[in-house]
Amino acid sequence: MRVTKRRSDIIELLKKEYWYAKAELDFTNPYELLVATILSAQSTDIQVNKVTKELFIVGGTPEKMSDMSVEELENRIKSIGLYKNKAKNLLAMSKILLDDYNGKVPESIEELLQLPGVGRKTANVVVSNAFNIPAIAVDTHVFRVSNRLGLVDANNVIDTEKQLMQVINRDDWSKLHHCLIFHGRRVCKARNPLCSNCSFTDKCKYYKKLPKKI
DNA sequence: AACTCGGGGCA
DNA sequence: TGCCCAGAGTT
Repeated sequence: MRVTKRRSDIIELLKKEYWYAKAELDFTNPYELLVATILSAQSTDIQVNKVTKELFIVGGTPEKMSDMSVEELENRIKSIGLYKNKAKNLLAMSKILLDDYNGKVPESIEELLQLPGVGRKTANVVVSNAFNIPAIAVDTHVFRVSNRLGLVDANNVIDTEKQLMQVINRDDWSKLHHCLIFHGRRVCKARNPLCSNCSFTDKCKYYKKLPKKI
């Protein structure tokens, strides 16, 4: 796909506006990154960071994780919510890593997707950050913002992924991912977006479609 | 496609 | 108090 000037303008402005953008979860060890990403689902990042770092004191490897009872793990991650599903999945996943992958994290999206609790977003986060495999993690913010702005025109996550990979230079994938998330959280919110505070309205497809306020 | 999991942060 | 949240699994 040819990158239009309008799109490249938006990309440059995103990078400028959110020059400080980076992941809140800064785990580089593949297993820790995998666990942290699973824990972060639908939860507040600051709390997840705290809980995850404490968890890794006792569970930073699949072996150590498997030493914990489901009750202990639940209690350790309780404060981030959705804890029963996450605890169950983390223990099941760690067992699979030990049984089938020699305690290592598999390095392909397809294998990661087979693990319990690992979906498209988590798999892409892990391979792109830990294994340098080209992938863009499309979460709710990335999906919503990139479609609203008109960086892509997609009605599902996979198409959004593919189109973003065409539109954005690979060197910028990680950076832009975080820019889109920051913009989505602070300005381009799912409900009641703060368009009056937004720097992109003159280029935004979504804004152009909004009914004019009197 | 809709529903469920969920405690904590914040207005 | 009510609303919201860097997803994934189940029905």
